[in-house]
Amino acid sequence: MTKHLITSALPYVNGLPHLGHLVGCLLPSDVYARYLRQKGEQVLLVCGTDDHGTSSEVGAIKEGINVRDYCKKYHDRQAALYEGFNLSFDYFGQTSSEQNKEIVYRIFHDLEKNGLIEERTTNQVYSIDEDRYLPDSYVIGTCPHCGYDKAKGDQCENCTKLLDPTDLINPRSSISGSTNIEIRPTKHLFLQLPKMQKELENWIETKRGIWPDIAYTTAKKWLKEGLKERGITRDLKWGFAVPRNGFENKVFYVWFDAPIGYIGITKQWADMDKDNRNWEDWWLNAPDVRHTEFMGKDNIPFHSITFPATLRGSREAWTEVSFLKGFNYLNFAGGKFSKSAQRGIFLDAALEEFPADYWRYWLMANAPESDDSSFSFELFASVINKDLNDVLGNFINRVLKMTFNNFGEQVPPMGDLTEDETALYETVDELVASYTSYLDGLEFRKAMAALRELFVAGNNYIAKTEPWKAAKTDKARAGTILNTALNLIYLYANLSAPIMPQTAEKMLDVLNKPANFVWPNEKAESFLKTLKAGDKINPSDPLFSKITPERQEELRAKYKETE
RNA sequence: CGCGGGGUAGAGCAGUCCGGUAGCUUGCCAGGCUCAUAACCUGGAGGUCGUGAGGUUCAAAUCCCACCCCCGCAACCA
Repeated sequence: MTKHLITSALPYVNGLPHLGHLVGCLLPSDVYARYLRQKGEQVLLVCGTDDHGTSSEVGAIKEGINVRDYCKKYHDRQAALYEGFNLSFDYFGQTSSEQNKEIVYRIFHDLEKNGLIEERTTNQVYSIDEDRYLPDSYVIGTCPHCGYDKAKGDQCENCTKLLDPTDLINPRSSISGSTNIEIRPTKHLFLQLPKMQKELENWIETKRGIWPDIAYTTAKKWLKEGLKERGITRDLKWGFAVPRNGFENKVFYVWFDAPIGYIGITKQWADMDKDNRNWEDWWLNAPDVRHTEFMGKDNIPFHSITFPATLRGSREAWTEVSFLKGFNYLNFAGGKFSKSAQRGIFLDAALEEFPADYWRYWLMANAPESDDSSFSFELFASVINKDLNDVLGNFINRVLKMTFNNFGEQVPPMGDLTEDETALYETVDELVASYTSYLDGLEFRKAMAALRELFVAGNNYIAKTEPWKAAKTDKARAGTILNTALNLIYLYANLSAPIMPQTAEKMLDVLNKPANFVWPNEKAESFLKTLKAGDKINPSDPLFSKITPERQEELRAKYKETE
């Protein structure tokens, strides 16, 4: 049986994750994992923080704590947020773990052995007072083109021209402000991607028409331009030391050890229960594993070119990505989310405003699959109010109220079926089939449209059969209708579970069922008879509440939504 | 001429690969229903599919060409 390995791009440890991160990789990976688990598939979902790099090192200095503690602190903070969103990671690890180090070294040595690592000398800005090399973007100065005085050494934010740190007028360190800097030659290791160009081209070609356009075209673009050798070491202290003579003060570049982190994190997970778990079952000589990766478009080149090249270059049978689900960006009110500009909604704030499931539903229904999309409170409110509140929430409420008023707190008996039920079964079968196949194909927007149609089908059925009238004239008929409608709620709970796990549990709770979700593999005709006459049902408050225009105004002001 | 993605009713999107009288959701208008959270159900109006009285074709949103506009990327922000 196929085993499903699912990974979400690893968020940078000291970043403040926002809705864009959630929709671009974290949430869809969870939805997909929940869906497959519910179908009875074997699933391993891993994620974690990407710990290494200059910004962690600098962040720790600013807070006056050591880098390892700093990373742990922010790792734990992020883990708590993701738990708040009910992301069901089997393990949320760290790329700075001992386990990852072991695997990074193993792969590095294989690459060395296979002649894919070469030394090069490059020139790098060195800050004498700080006793450290500075990445290009940490050198700031006046732009020679536009005169902007805070231009970064790689690109001027003001005029967007690409720069070299030596172009800058009055260059200085953005960390300390020191102008006591110079250019020093430094030796680094480079991964020889050009040697693997042909092999990667052949491999990527097999993904044509299978991966989403954004993933395939991005990979093709890099190949078309011709792969260049790529530095995999840096002049930093925080990171895995480079095991080679003459590289004592250098570490591996984060982009080398971060994707390998998927493997390292799997080993962290396995080490928690060594008797029953084995990381190699998922990663090495494991042809039965299907690996699905989720990420934003900025990550695609690294997951479609660099990382596969790293694994292939080792000449060991590592598990490669089978399906790369790339997402475009979710913007905020026409602009980009920006921590520094305090614009946009970050995950801690999001959870304070609304339950996780509101966000989960909206984000999946509006996932930026084909183009960048943008978030506004108006759009958010219209979807929540309509789909969740009016269509689904109200359906549940009206069915429950009618049942309680006419039959008490139990499922009424099912009598003879009419063509109304037959028609409903047919519609449900069709929609469940398309919902399932969209989820299989990771086409989330389309899946969500099918789910919504299922909710509408329930209201349609009620409108057509008018149980409130039957209750007065033909009580048995009313019982049959409400029995069917209650079973529809049971169906909705199961189908919604990957998207809205908490709400789905509440729905099962109302039906007095344990939180044990199933996928409807059988036809509607039999699945919609799961709840039997006499089964207890529980009163419940409405599951959702509306977001009023006043509330929308407040939120717009609070989060500085401009458009 | 750097590269890629996008431009389809007020808004958000599908359709474009494999040409065949333009579709979905929301919003708006009208009607139905009155079990329910002023909700639900039905119908209607609204688009020269970025531009070119461009090319191919019996037929173009879809294929070809030119141009305009928006967004992203450009290998050390990971």
